[in-house]
Amino acid sequence: MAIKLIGRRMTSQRKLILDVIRTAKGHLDADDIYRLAREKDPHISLSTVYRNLNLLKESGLMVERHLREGHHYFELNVRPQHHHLVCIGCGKVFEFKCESTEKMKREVEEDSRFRITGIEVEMQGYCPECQENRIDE
Amino acid sequence: MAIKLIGRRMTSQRKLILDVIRTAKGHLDADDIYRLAREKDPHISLSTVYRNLNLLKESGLMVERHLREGHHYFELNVRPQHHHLVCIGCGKVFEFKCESTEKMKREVEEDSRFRITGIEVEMQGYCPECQENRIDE
DNA sequence: TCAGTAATGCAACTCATTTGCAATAACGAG
DNA sequence: CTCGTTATTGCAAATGAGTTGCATTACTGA
Repeated sequence: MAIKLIGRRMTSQRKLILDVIRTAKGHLDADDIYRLAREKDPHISLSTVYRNLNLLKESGLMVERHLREGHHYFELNVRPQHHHLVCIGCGKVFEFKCESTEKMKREVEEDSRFRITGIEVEMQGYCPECQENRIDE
Repeated sequence: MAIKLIGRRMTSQRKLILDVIRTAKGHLDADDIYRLAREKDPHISLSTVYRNLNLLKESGLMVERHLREGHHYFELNVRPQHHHLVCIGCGKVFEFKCESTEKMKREVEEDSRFRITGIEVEMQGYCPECQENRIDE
């Protein structure tokens, strides 16, 4: 990951936050990142975490997703594009890839005359485990 | 719209809120609904609006969507399924339909062994108007 | 090495949403 | 129709995620 942001300085806190994000796989919210960062530097403040997340978001290195009610998750903005599958039962977030979204994008672009810059597909459902645990319905 | 919720009472405020939602087309957030409702009943309170929105959400009559940062939109849970196109420039939300999502659902269902109950597709981009207003890039 | 200023920590502040509580009113039983 | 139960309301206070002002610290380019 290139971490040379023009006009920005590389502080120990920023380095730590980037490290946490890079190391941890999956989806983290601001508080997860704060907690993990504090294990290494107990003096880091929550506002520093937020400020850095915003910076990373603006610079395009990370993407913010609102996958669950009241939870903003951050993830590295890595190609290739992938989408999300959220289990209603346990809240776990899975990722999947899908070729047909590009086709869909072009269709919608043509119909709407929008210039489309992003697609997000989110599916909800029950993961295999949670299907078993539900007798009801 | 069937408004017979077991164990619930039909108050004038609830009726008004349902009416506002039914009448206004498009996507409303809690504050929009509050504002519109107050035009008819200036004494209605914001917490009543929130409480009723939660009720409607739980009962499945409405769906809550997080289309923009910090904005929760509500809409009637009407079939047929449709998806959202958000303009990054002006914030307007458009809807579109798409046949290929069903196919996508089946594909993912097979691969993941999830039981999928919902799909949401959201695209971001610039609407025709906002494309013109942007010289940059 | 040093000055300029980006970044930090802290505490105080937003702003959307929720909650406790006392007062009100819907509606089913009688 | 009347009454009592209790769902619902309005208000004000509380919550909680995220932001901001400010004085201090510490990168970094000259």
